[in-house]
Amino acid sequence: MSKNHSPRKKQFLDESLKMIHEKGYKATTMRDLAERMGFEVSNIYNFIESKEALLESYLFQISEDFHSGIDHILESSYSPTEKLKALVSLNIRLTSTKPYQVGLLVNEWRNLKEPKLTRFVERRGEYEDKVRIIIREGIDSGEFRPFDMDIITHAVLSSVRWIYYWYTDHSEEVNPVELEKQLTEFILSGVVRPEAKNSIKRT
Amino acid sequence: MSKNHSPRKKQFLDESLKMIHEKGYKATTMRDLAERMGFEVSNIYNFIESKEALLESYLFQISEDFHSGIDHILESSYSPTEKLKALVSLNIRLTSTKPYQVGLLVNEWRNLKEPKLTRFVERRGEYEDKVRIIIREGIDSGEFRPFDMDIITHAVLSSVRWIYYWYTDHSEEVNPVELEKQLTEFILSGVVRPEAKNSIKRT
DNA sequence: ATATTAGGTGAACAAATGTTCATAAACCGG
DNA sequence: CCGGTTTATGAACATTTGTTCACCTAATAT
Repeated sequence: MSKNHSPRKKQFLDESLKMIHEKGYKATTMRDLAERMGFEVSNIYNFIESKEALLESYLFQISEDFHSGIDHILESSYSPTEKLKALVSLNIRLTSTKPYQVGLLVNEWRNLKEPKLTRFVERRGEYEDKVRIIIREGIDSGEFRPFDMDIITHAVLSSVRWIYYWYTDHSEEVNPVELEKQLTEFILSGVVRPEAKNSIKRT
Repeated sequence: MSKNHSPRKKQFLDESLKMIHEKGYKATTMRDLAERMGFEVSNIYNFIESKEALLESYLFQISEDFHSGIDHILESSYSPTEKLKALVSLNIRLTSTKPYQVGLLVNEWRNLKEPKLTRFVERRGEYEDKVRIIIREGIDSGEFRPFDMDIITHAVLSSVRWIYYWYTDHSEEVNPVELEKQLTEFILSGVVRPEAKNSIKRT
């Protein structure tokens, strides 16, 4: 067994991650990866067990990051609104740290094979349930509007799902503080100005 | 050349669409499709030119549907807020009519090959620009909050991108009217109650 | 009745793909 | 200098994949 991170292995893992993000898992062949690294295909198997195992490690790593992040939020004494803010913050922090892993999390999880696929989907379900808990709290306490639980959970999750794109394909520099502020404002208060809302109601 | 839609061809196109949505384009082989239809692989080529052309037709069809939809909205005399509402409505209408196509639009466009890939990405860019116009109008008129254009455009687009999931994987019955109401409320006004917002400010 | 078209078969193909194996430099701590 | 670990090669492999071709059958329109 090779120790976890020889410099060359780390380099390979980083490049592969990027390439899989760019081309997609299925479209990225072992020969593509080898060519990118400048060596022969067979050498890959000195670093990893299989293509499948490669994807698995990326996905479950980042998945657990999100879990431990949201667990801390749930255990906090924050109000629902503050928890939701913390959730946006978590998403931006993790995405800025590991943008390509987050990209895989969004796009490539379906390439997992059984039984890992089932395990992943279950784990993702657990994460969604944790988000649901925050929203449930907010609605019950009257802090949030009385939305349909499933719809609003999906809407909130979806609102932060595109962030990885900002950090990967969008080459310009990103200001995470501003991003967090804007996204939080959108999720908490929507796009319409309160004054404008009133004037519409009056009309 | 076969005429556009013999009954068997239509049946094949429908089943293929579903299967590609379920397994992903790359993971769906011609033999998979044939087996699902209960005939041999070679027969597929009596209906379509190639696997590639199959994906292209699905994607550009639905893409143009979205374009003609948003064009009507832009040409209308609606206020920015009403245009945004109409955009949500458009998304729900198209997604409820063609849920699997919308699924492909979200997940499988990257499997297009050049030069179609470039054309698709350009076209998608044009669509995003049209959304941007609505938001720009709203901000300029003071109806919307003064958000960063790129961030808010992505956030809005992202908020409606998950709907297909509701119609494909989520087997329970969907009430499109309620979905539209809730999603519109979320995008326009966010999750937090205005009263709650005030009480937080006061505290 | 005949010619055309829609629907279908089975074999074959070249190319691409993930993986294995035996082998060999190169590097490095002792 | 030695022995182990790291990094690399190249050939070979069994499968899988998209596609083609010659050929067949049944319906349908003229």
